[in-house]
Amino acid sequence: MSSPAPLTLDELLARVRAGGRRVTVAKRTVARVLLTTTGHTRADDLINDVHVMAPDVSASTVYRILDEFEELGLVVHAHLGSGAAVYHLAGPVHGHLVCNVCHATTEVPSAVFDALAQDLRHEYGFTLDRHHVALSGVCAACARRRIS
Amino acid sequence: MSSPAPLTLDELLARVRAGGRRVTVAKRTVARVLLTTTGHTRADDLINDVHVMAPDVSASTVYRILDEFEELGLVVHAHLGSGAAVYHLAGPVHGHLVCNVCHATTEVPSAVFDALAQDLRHEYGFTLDRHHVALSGVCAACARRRIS
DNA sequence: TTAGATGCAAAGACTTTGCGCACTT
DNA sequence: AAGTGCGCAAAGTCTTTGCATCTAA
Repeated sequence: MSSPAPLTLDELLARVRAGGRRVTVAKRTVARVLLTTTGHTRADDLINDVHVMAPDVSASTVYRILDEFEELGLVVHAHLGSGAAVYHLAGPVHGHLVCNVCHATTEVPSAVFDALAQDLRHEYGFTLDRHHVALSGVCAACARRRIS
Repeated sequence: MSSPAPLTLDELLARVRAGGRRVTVAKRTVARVLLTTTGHTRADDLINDVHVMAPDVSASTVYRILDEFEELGLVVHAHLGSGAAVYHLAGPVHGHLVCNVCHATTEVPSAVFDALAQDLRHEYGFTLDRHHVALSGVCAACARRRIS
């Protein structure tokens, strides 16, 4: 249940080496971007950010690196409804509320799903992956806007 | 809380007319396929099934018709993790449990999410869309398989 | 030195769109 | 008759892959 401590760049790269992979300019750059990015970011945006720091890194490389980081448990991705997947550093586990109307996404602590997770385990033998909870609906702001 | 009664082909097409749209061979075929299909089906599979009955109906038309049916409230679609969206007739509201390992999807009654929905409303002002609940994790069968 | 990593370009999966003709109403 | 809906083909979005080259260790 303990949240992983926030990683530094060096720790992150150390984990890459520990996984038997090499540390390269591209990986360093992707790592830096992930560390400076708040929230959930589409690969597209990550690629743009990477290009600012290292214009020669190609999109396919970023995808490959994100896959690798995910295998190493450094990064998590989620599919928030239609459209591109979003990525973020593995950190405190949380779920996502995605607004149907404005597409804003809100993070919610994993504890909100405790009761549901127990239910699903008991009733269906289903082990909820709390990293990937993404629920759609209407956010508070849009609900207000809709009434008026 | 009442579940819509299961629609017949004629009722379905009547609703299309009621919505001010025309009834065509393509729509009739898509409707028939949806009615004979159990569970959640990717557009791809629907298109194949439609082709069996009406080889001349094009894929883009099926997509257009699914959109139209969805606007009319006849069909619901959901994004179950990565990959293509799945479609099904609007019926009893339910959520989906998607296995990370074998990709099987299990339907669960909407009531399972009642408590969660209340929490989300109260804590975050978020109105859960129960039609689109898709949770990933590990299903009972795969969990067993993993242990051994 | 040498296997893993990258860039580039092409392909792939899924879905949408433009256009002129056909079919429903 | 009027105009919605359709087939076809092309484009669009997001992501993966093949291959020759380069580079970290």
